[in-house]
Amino acid sequence: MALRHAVLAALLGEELSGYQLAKAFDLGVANFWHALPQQLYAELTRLEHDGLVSGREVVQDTRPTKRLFTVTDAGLAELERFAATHNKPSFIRDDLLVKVQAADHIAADVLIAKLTERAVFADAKIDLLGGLLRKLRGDMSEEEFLRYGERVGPYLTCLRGIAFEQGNRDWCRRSAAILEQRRTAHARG
Amino acid sequence: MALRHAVLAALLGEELSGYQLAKAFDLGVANFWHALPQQLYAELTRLEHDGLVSGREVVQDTRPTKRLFTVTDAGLAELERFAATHNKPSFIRDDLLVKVQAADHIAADVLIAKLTERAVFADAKIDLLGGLLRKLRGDMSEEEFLRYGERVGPYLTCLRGIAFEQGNRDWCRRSAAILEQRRTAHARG
DNA sequence: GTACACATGTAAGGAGTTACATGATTTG
DNA sequence: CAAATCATGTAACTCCTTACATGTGTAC
Repeated sequence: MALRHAVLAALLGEELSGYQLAKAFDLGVANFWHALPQQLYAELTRLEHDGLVSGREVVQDTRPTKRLFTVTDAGLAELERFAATHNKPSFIRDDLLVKVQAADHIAADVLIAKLTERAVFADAKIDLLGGLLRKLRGDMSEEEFLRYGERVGPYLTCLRGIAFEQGNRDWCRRSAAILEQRRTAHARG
Repeated sequence: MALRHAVLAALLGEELSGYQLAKAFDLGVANFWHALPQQLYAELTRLEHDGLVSGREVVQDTRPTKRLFTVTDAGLAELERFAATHNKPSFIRDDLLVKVQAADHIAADVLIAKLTERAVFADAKIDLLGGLLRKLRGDMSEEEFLRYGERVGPYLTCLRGIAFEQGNRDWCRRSAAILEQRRTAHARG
């Protein structure tokens, strides 16, 4: 039951619908957790049932009726309790790494293409998250924001997301270059 | 069914038992995938049934009988096919990040402790993986190994694992320092 | 003689993914 | 007029985790 805490954390300080939450979990919030819309709708229902969030219906004229959720005091207490529990180490689980692990036994060109593709994707995400950072800190400098700003939590997780993607990108580019070099050497030798 | 490909990739170029594989997936191989022993035993049975690996019994006198597995030609073909499939983007899923996301609403000392703990863990893992790298490249330099060495696949995934843990460690230390600074300022002001 | 390493699983339950379902409105 | 956005779900299935089960040999 870790998704519940991710949802609670994402919902802190703002009032969001399942749909908005789903967008956040797809793009931005995916820095600290990833989940599909179906999971979120189900989890929100459960959280409301358990009294950890409370939802209110908002009828709109041009759009379908939506439900906006906020974290309750009980929800905040649950997060506080969760924060003190033991962390599971975070493992990477990545298709692309599996493919690279097999690099000595499969076609290099396919791998190089996948690595390049991922590097491009990483760059796009870095840009996206960079925009999110700027939005979070407003007209403050990063140093100033980290000292005095409100909502440093989302800022810090966003920084981790960016660093992660930079790591991805750099590793992808380097690995692609190495495989390319070896392929060329092999073709010659 | 991504675990199957992870198992196939881990098994390439060596003959391992379920037990040995489980150790690898727990510590070293966890750079590119993570799985528990029970999953691996079950997956190996399925892979053997599907003809992607073949196992042979080895009776030992002082130890229980074990089964050693190798990847078959069909298994290699399956990996080759897999390599060409679309990558899912790799998302972080991390308890600790969820906790930091909530940083503005929960007790700082608990978070700082968790971040410090994780940084120490990351350092230990960096050491471990560093040893693995040295073992893989033998007496070659890194540059030499990456050009001419055999089994660059595992080396590259190990490099990613190290960079990931370095990213974790640096972010944990920095985040802890920031939260500490804010806590102190808050106590004073 | 207690704990750890070797060695392999079963069973139950919780979490995540894929596919399907509906329907109005706005943007290109 | 096709595609994307808003808005919320159900159902089936696969995958992962937690708990349990068993037994010998070796190291401290």
